[in-house]
Amino acid sequence: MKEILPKFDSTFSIDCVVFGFDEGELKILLIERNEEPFKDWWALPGNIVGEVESLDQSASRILNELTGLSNIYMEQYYTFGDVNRHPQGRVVSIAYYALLRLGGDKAVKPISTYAKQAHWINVKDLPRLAFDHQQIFDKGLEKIKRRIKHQPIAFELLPEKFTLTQLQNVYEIILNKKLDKRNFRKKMLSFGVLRDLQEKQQGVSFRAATLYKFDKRKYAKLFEKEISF
Amino acid sequence: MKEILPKFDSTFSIDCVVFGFDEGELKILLIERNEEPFKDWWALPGNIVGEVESLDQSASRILNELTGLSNIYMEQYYTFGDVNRHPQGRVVSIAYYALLRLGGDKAVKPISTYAKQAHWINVKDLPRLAFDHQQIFDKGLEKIKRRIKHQPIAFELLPEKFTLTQLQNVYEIILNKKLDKRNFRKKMLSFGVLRDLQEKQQGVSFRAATLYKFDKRKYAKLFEKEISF
DNA sequence: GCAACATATGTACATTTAGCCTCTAATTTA
DNA sequence: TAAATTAGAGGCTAAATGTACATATGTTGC
Repeated sequence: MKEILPKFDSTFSIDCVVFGFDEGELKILLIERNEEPFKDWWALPGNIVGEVESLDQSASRILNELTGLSNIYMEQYYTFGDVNRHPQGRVVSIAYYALLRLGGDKAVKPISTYAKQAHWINVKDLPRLAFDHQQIFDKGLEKIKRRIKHQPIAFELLPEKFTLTQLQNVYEIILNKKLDKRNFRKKMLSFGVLRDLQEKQQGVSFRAATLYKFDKRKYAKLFEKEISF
Repeated sequence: MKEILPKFDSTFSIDCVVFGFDEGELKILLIERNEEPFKDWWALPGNIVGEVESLDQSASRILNELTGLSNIYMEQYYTFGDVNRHPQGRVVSIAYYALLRLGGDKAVKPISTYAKQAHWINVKDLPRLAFDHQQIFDKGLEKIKRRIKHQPIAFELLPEKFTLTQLQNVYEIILNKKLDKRNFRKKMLSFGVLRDLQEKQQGVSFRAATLYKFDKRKYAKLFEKEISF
């Protein structure tokens, strides 16, 4: 009867698909690797999990090191564990997606040395990716497409104050289909979780739109009903 | 610039929440542990990932060793990686749920020595579980509750030939709410993926019900439309 | 002042969902 | 053997939601 865990040489890492929404485009954050294997290749941000970190803590640290940001909305969505997915040994990767509101200065200056540079790339213009990162991306995109229909994750991609047109753009880009403005607005307002701020956009040409906020508290009360967005 | 992965002592395992549907009850398969830690405790089936196995292969092997069955429907749903979740060291557990059709001989005779015995337990009557297995179970149940609304996983819990009453029972048990027989039947038949076998149940009291089969091929054609069950 | 642009909204109809009871067919019981 | 019991099977209606569509309003720019 064994009381010591049988082990083989292995480790586990985090890989993140970081989505940002910027000027009507859905983008992800890619890094240019500064280390072997796949040196100079584009890859998803990621790193080995810390010895005394939980998975969530590692994921947060990894993104913080890369973007300087904290309190990023992220969810674990799949674990990739094929035997030969990493050239240097058995590495199991727990994949997260993160959703970021882009605005202001979008330049990302990586703090870590493992990334030479980082860029926001339109999801429709992805280069060839290192490792199995294309698969990791594909599954992450599929997951947010599915989840956006049933949970209010779109708001994580928008500033705290947003317009209904911006919200609709997020849905259209992610669902990859045109939505009717009248029906979209009617439906979103019917949920009763958008607060009309009685403010207008500033500094835009032509008619300024009304600004709204997503009322998380109101939504939480309705949570068990799992309404469909 | 390191070219060798930094590692610490760790391993990864698989834990399975195996759901079975039996006589109007949703049950899970629990094992009584035969090894420390938590010897003699009830726990979810699980084991260490094999050195040359993918995660899916490990999960299938683990269930096959326990039940003798193969081709079990299973899905990975979450990875648990808290630092101290295992008393003997850092163990990351990739959790799967499996859905089994129970019938005939339901006795489970574990082949592996790490399980003293295995039993099907009603999900409403669970004993105290080893490790963080209560959390693993809770999240698995939540996941199948959510998924059953949008994907035809209920059929994995039924025999190949089933009645609409049996199907309704599955939905009622998992969603934990009473459904109207007339509306349920109308809706399920309206999807056009249930094939009326023109056969009746045998060996039942009173009026025998019509038997149906789930037409996976027809469903696959509709897949991208993601209809709601 | 008018054209252009963007926001904002209302109406009609179709589809789905919710709520409900009675008929039919079979077995069991008196 | 007929009546009672049980389970399957189905139709109708109102409410809610979804779909399709065009015009009014408010602002800037020329």
